[in-house]
Amino acid sequence: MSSGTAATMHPTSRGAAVYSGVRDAILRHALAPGTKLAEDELGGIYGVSRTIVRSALQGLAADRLVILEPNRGAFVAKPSTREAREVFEARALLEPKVAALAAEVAKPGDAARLRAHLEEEHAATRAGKDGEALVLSAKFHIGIAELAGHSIYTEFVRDLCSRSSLIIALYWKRRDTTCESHAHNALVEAIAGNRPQDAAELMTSHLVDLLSGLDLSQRPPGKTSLAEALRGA
Amino acid sequence: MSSGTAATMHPTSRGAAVYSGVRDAILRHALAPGTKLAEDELGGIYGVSRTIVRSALQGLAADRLVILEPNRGAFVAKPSTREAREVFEARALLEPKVAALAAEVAKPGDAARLRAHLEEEHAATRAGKDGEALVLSAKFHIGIAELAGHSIYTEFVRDLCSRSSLIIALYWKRRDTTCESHAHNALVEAIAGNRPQDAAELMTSHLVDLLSGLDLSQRPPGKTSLAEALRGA
DNA sequence: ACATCAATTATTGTATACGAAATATGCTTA
DNA sequence: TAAGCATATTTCGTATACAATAATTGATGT
Repeated sequence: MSSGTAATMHPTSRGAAVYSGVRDAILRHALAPGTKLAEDELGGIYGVSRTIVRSALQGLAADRLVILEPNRGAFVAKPSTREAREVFEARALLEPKVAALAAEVAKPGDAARLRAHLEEEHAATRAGKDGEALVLSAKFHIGIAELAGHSIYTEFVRDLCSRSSLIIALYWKRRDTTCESHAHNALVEAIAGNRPQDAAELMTSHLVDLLSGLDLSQRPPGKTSLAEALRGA
Repeated sequence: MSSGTAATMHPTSRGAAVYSGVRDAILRHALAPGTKLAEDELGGIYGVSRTIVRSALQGLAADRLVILEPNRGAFVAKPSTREAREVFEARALLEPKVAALAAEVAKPGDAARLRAHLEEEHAATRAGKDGEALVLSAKFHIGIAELAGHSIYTEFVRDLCSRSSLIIALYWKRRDTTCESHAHNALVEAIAGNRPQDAAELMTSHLVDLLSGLDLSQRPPGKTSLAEALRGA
């Protein structure tokens, strides 16, 4: 169920497995930004050849989740503070529009699906599984775009949400993810009630809230290698 | 100078060559939508192995310029009329914003660069080289995004312009590309004059003009194979 | 003891070879 | 003659092997 942008991948069942496996691991913050993704290692884990791994890594690079350094290998991407700002600026432009579109076309069945999704999200949050809740939160935003029925916007939102996951991994400062759930609740209501204007405004303020939870002071994401890793994981 | 989104590719000099080679050919309409891109054939042309070709094709698939059909091969993408509409809707949302940003930050040197680019474009148009002019037109839009200094918007605009090239190849009905040049002229003036509002409005109307030049009546891009190819190009 | 340099090791870049799937071709049969 | 089927060929999917580049380690000299 965690199929990414399958169209970007070379179509192979096993390749898709490693692609979405690594992708989900990054999105749930099981793989930290900067982590090296060695081809042989991944091949051993998934029981496939390096050929497949390279294909998957290239797909992940297209999603900007990993960067490919020539003759050095693949690493989980580390978005800069500048890129972080740009991502949220783009989201602020796109997602209110998308939410309004979704509110225009939403039918009762759609609303039910969104509510069900939201319940999953709440459950994960209550269970304390933070990474899982984050993944579901992203899926919520993507689900709204799918509901809007606009494939291009959906691609863009998916892309931006993936990057946002990395950004949150790097720059999140707050501890409370509760406000998030409330904002999502209100959004669902506006969409289910076919109130585009409200949906757009709620999405805007939700994104502002998210951005305000980040610490984007000019700490460059420089070499985090050992010093930080050793004094507590 | 025709470097695409290099970050999505596996980093290899020869791989980049076939990537941008095929990319440029598609963008200048030398390769029609639906054309089969056989791996061995491309490998022979560029003197590289199928491994490299596959990597390049995957990169092009990530750009949505080609589609990869399992066990069938790679083909130049054929955007549907629905996708065409969505692409231009997304451009209508993004590019006016981008143009305004560019107008805010434009310095004299930037304006000069844009004007020089425009002159190239005019020259290509006058020389009757249609494909070349189209490529330059896309580069103009991308150049504005780069001027705006927003890497995410730039990526999106690049993506949308690439797809637009395919869309124009499939659905263009008009013959006059002159209005295009005039619109670009006016845009440069607004950007050079640091008038964001005007730049945004000019971009909007330019995109409306472009869209109106398309014939998006429900002709599905179905099998164009032989019947159409034989009674004229 | 520190810095510089050389050899080793490990990992990526590329090509080739083999197996599998799909398409095309030619034959058989009604 | 036309439709259906079996065979042959082409092309893709994957693994493996070799070559090239970069990182690491140990040695050497100041």
